Amino acid sequence: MQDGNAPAVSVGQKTGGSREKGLNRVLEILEFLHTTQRAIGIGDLAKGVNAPRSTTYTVVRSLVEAGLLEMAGDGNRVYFGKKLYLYGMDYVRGNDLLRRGRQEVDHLSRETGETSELCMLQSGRYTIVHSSPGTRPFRISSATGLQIPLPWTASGRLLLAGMDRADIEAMVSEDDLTLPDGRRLLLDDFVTDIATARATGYCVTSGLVDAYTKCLAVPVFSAPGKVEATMCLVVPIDTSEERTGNLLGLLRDRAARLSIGG
Amino acid sequence: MQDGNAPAVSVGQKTGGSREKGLNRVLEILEFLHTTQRAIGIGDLAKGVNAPRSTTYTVVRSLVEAGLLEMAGDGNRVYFGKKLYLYGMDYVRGNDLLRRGRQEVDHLSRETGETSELCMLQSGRYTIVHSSPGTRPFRISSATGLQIPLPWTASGRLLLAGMDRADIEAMVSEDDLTLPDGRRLLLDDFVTDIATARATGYCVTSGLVDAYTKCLAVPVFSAPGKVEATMCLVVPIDTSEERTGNLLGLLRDRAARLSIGG
DNA sequence: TACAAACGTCTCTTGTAAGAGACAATCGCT
DNA sequence: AGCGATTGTCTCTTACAAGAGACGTTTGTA
Repeated sequence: MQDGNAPAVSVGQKTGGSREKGLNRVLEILEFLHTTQRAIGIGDLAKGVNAPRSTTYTVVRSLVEAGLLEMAGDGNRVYFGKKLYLYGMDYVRGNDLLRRGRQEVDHLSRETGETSELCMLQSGRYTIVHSSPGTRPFRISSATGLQIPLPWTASGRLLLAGMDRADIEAMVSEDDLTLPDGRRLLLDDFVTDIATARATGYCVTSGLVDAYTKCLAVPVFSAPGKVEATMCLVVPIDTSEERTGNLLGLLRDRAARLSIGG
Repeated sequence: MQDGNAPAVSVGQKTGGSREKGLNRVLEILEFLHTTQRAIGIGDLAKGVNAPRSTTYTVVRSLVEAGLLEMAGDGNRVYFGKKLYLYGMDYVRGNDLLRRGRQEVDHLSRETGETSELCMLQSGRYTIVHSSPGTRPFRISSATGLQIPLPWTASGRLLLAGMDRADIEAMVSEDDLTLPDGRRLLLDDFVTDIATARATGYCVTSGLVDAYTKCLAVPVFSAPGKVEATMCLVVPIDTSEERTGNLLGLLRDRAARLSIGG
């Protein structure tokens, strides 16, 4: 990611690869495992996070001892451990909205047969927090936990509702405005979309992330005016106006049920 | 000054005074939040993990930025964050046994009306990985993720099946042999219990953790002979012989379905 | 059976992060 | 308003962890 270490201090040009804090190594490792989605050898892990092997071994050992990571079956690969699962469950327990949102999403996809998702802002990025597959043959939804540029999604437009232009600009990088197929979005258009979405209380995007789907999203409020999450349906791009309208209606009902006020 | 008593601290077996590694601070913080089960102010957190305030602020900031922790509603308390939830889901996804075990447990408690649990070893300690409440009025089961001394439980006897005396001794501290009500267990008896449990393929304990319940447990194998988890039912201590037998039968069926071989 | 590559452990050095503590700003009492 | 306790931020020092790298061992493949 961007981030950097402060170029800061004068004197002596620092070549790139200086020492990294152990804590950051941990964060990088977790994030890396999250993207690979599978157990990985420690050597490869070291390469993957660009850390020295010796350091990686030490850090991994600590994490395994603590139960945040586990050695996978064969013996020399690591992946997430039980502790992370337990902490994750704690999070769910402490978070009504997530708990109920998961249920609504599951229910919704069973009811409509379409892929349904619960989305939230996660350190400034759009994140699919829970998704339920739907019954259509090929639809592959992006993996849970995947982070996607805000401007690519309908939910993104809702999640930023209520922010002013400066805030929005701060949350969107240049790259985010380039769609997967290479098209460019204009920041101005994005800002307008957000305002519209806010006013109408929903957002529909067609063929943004890929050419075959349409995304219907509605906001979930944690307090009047504060958008905490969105629920969305991913449907074929050629879904009829009528069905789209019906689905949107359903979605709004569900979201209203989740919202605390607003 | 405060102090004067329980150093409290925790998990990292650490002598008092000196500097602590940032990584360990993180582990302590997570563990502490897991035991409190609620958002907590940073100052209190610092006290709780026995860390300097300045350090705690820095560490917490990192973790919040990374999304492992979140500032809770009011603004100056922290608790687990979405990232931990996502990592936890990754763990579940990569772990067939857990995923299916959760379902079986849910099903079992619905079917029998009794509290049902899935248990595993977690860094050498007995851990309730998932539990489903049952329909009885008062039964309060211990919280998920709670770590309990192995000798206090039926599952503990099964989880250690196949270990020799030395291994067992290493996993059990002196304190573990003292029951909540003050009674002492003998290590020898415990070892015998384990052998018996292994031979019969189940274990029943009565009034061990508390005076009102009986615990029926059976092993789940990840490979022939290797006990990876246990499923158990927590029932009133006065449950009839007959019903107990029936429940045990059910339990064994379920567990067999989960096991990979054995 | 030999050779190269990856694994896991150790040692030693030095850059740096953990911690002590000072500070201003709030909060919460009475 | 007055006082003590708490909060969040900052600075500076030095104890110590991150990293380079060497070593012996275990792959696997030619």
